[in-house]
Amino acid sequence: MADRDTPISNEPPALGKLLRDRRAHHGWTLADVSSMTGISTSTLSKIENGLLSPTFDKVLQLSRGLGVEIADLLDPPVTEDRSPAVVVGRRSVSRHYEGQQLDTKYYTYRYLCSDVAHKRIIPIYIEVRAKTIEQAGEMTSHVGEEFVHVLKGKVMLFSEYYEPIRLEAGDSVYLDSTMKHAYISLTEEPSEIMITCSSATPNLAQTLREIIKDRILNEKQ
Amino acid sequence: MADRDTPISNEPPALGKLLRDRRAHHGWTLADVSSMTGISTSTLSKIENGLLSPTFDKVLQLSRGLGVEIADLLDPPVTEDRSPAVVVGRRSVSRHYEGQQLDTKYYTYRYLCSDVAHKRIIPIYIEVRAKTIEQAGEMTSHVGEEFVHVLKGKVMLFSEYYEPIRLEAGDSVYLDSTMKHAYISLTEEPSEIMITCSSATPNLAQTLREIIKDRILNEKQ
DNA sequence: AACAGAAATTTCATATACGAAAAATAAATT
DNA sequence: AATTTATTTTTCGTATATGAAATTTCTGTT
Repeated sequence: MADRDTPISNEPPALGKLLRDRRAHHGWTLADVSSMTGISTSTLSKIENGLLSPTFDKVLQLSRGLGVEIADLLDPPVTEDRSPAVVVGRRSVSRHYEGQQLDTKYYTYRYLCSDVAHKRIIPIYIEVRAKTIEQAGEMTSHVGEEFVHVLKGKVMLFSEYYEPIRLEAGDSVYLDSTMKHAYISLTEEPSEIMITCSSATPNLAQTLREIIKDRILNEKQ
Repeated sequence: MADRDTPISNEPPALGKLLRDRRAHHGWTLADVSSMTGISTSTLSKIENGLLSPTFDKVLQLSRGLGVEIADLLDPPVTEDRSPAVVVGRRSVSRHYEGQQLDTKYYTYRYLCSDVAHKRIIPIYIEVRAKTIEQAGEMTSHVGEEFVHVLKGKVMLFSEYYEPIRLEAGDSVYLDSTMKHAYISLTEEPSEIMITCSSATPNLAQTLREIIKDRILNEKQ
C-alpha cells in the first residue's frame, strides 16, 4: 500500500505544511531547524513532505524547538490553505445574564459565548451562594490555568496549597487550576465572579461542564 | 540502552498515565478504548506503561477517540507522579486597582498578576477614556483570542469584519484578536473593561506591552 | 481452593520511523 | 556557462512502533 510519492500520513493534517511555512517565513534551512530541534534534516524533510508520521516525541521536539504550541500544530493559524475569501475573525457577544446556564444548589454557572467552538479561553460567570466549605462540596481541579475576577460581593478562595484568601469586588487571582480550588461567598447576598479558564484545549469547556453535571448528580442523591 | 522494563519514552510525560487515569475513571477496558480509537489493545497497553513513544497519528486517534485535547495530553493533570513535596500550583493575587500600569492619553492598562510568568491567560484591566475613533488611534491586532467583559460604563467595540457593537456593563464579547479592534467609551465617565487574552505564544504579555509602548511613543510625536 | 471468563501483558513477525551518508537539486560565485 | 557551495531529497541499515495471537494476570463464581 502507498507506493512511493504517496504521502503516508493522512492524519497530521497540516503539520508538514505548517513546518514548511514557518521555516520559509523565517528563512530557516532544514539544518537550522535541525539544530533548533535536534531532529535530523532527513527526518524533517520527510515530515514536510508528508512522507512519514512522526513519533510523538519528535512532535514535541518540534513544538519546543520552534516555540509553537502543539495546539497550533493541529489547529493551524488558518490562513493560506483556505480560500483567502474566508474571513477568519470570529466574534460572539453575550449580554448581561445571558449564556448557557447550569444550576447547582449553591452555584449558578453561566457559560459565556458558548456558540464559539474551540475557544482558547473559557469564560464563565458564576454566582456563588455557597457560604461554607461543606456547601461548596469537593474542591475541583482541572487542566490549565484560571483567572478569577470578583465582580460583586466578597468571596473566599480555597486552594490546595495555600491558605484561604479573601477577595473583594475588583480583586483578581491567577491560579494553576490543577490545584484543587473552591469559592464561597462571604456576603449575605450571592457573590458574583468571572472566571476565565485557559484552554489550549477546545474540550476543556466540555470537561468543565461534565464536572458540574457530576456535581449536580451527586447532589441529587 | 534501556534494557527490558526500562521505559523508553522519556518525552511524552504523562501520556500513559493520563490514559490510564481516564480509562479507570470511566471504567473502560483496553478493548473498549481500542474500539473507540482504533488502536490495538497491545499498543494501548504499551503506551500506558510507557514502553513506547507512540506515533503522532496514534496520539491523534487517542485524542479524538477519548475526546481529550492534545494539549491535555501534554499538560498532565499534575498529580501523583511528582514528589508530593514539590508544589506545582502557582497563585497570584492582584487587588483592586493594583497591577503593573501603563498610561496612554486615552487609556490606562493595568496588567494583573504580572508576577506570574508564562501565563496562558493575560488579564488586563483597562480604563477607556477615548470617546472617538480618532482618540482610540490605530486599531490593534495580535495573535490569539480575546475575551472582553465590560465592568463599568458603556463601550463601543470596533472590529475589522463587524459593525461596531455597543456594550454595557455586564456584557461580554469573545473575539479573534487577529482582527483589528479598538474600544471607545460611550459614557462621560471613563468606562472600565477587563480583557483576557489567550497566549498561544510564549510571550504574548511581552508583545502586548510592546504594542502599548509603541502607541505611547507615537502619541508623544 | 479450583475453575472460568475477562482483562492486561508479552511475544513475535512485519511495517515504519529515524539518522548518516550519498545523491540530487538549487543558489551563489567565479 | 562552469564550478563551487548550500540546501534538500533519497537511499539504506538500524531501531522501534504496531497488531494478531499467545501468555499471563486479574475477577469473580461455584
